[in-house]
Amino acid sequence: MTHSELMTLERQEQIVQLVNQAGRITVSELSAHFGVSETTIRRDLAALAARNLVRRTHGGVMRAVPVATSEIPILQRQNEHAAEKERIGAATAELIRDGETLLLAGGSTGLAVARHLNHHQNLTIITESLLVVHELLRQEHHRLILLGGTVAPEELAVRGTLARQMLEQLCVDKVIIGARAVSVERGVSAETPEEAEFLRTFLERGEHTILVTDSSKFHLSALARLCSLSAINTLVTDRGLDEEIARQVQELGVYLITV
Amino acid sequence: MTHSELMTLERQEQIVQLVNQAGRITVSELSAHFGVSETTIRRDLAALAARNLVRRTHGGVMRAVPVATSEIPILQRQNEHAAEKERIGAATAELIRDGETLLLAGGSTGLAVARHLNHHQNLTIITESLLVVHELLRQEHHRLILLGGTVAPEELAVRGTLARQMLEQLCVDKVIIGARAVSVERGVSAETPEEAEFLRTFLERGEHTILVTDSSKFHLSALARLCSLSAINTLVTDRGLDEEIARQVQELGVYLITV
DNA sequence: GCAAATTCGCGCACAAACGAGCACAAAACG
DNA sequence: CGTTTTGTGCTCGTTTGTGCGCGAATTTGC
Repeated sequence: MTHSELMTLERQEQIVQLVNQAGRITVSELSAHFGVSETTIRRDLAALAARNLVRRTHGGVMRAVPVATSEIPILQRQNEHAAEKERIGAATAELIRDGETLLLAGGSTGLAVARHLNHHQNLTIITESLLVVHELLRQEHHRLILLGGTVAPEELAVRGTLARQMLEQLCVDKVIIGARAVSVERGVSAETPEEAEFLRTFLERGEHTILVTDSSKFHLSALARLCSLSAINTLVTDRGLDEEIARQVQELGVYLITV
Repeated sequence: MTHSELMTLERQEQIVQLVNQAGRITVSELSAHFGVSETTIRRDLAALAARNLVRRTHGGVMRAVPVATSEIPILQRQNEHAAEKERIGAATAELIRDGETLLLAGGSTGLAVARHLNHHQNLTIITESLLVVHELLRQEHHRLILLGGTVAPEELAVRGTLARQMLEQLCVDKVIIGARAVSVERGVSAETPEEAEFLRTFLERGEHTILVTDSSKFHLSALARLCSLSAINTLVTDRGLDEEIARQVQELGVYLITV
């Protein structure tokens, strides 16, 4: 009605501020604070949560980044689309033949691939991920090479110049990587430029590159471009992939497997 | 204390914090703490356990430790002379100053050293042991560099040419190694020639070398000679060391610490 | 090794919160 | 001026979180 009335965007910005300040806030508190209905607040929160600016809970929202909780992101991501990732991992393992040498990047989907390698024999697996190592150590019958370098606690993986230098001395049959986002136009993306650079080094080390990613990644956008989709030989994803996108992917010369 | 009705997710995050802080906690304690029914707490714990954030037990939960199977030799060795190793670890940690760079070999005694580094600040720790990495990742406040190379399952550590190459690019303030056997005449020994060769590379990378070993190792003999005792600057061991041997060690110019 | 006491998991009930669809009003546009 | 778009609020059927009770399972104590 009058002067005190805010525009929608303005209100949403203030909500983010309030949440970051207090840590958490309820829908009813926000409704009272801004003098709008709870329905409107819910719409705001849905929009903000979609942009990862806040975390939605029943009754309200919380700060997007948990304060001191030592939750390891990759362990969280493991539980998202878990069933799809498991199927993708199994299908990818079928592409591998006994005795091959693999470069296996340790995203949550790459970890699912590792879990399905226990029926293979005599593989040599190179990875940067401590979780992949942990998984494959349990299986016991493969040769395992871990890249060295600075340990990134939130990914449980090594990063940095040392790892890249080491990588450059190695050559493999197949390279398996994951991605944070995939798009026909914008190619394959990682979360940070550093991660993209690192994975690019992966791609150079092998003949055949396999991208493993669940179909939800096709609706996301990520900051750091890694490579174009046509640089990928084989893409393994789940059946949730849009048919139109699937057609475009195949036109780029990518061998597409959906499970 | 200050919980004017929390939201579910918030309560679960706090539970994780409480568990990680205390090590374990009971359902009834949590119920009283948050002022909700035990049923609700059990539901929270089930959700957290499903995400591997805590480990469920009867009556409560424990900190989630993503370790480690029991038939691995080094984990068994950890239990032999455990008390001595713990004292040796603590005493060795006191030799380290904040901000230093360490090369820490991952024997069972080296692991005990790692456990006592959590009151130091801003260390850079280079290691070949996955167990040391695991321990120090929990402590969170150090920079951690893991050597790369072939993973030896029975030691949970990396070995091989790649690791040695990588090592040659690094320099540190202090080198900490363990041993399988120590003798005044025959020097410091490792289990295999490869291990000895590997540890010798360690010794070359730093100014000051510290040998950590419990006194029982002075009565053993091992195959592969690593170096002479006089190549060691400081030896940390337990009071079980024979006085005659102690005198001889000191005559060799080694600074001896017994705890 | 058995009995008692916890503890657990499941189903049900209830209230709060939610999302989807519809209606209305104000602004934007041609 | 009419039409479209956008933001808002309402209603209603559905989902989610919570607590309680009961039978089953697991510890604990002797």
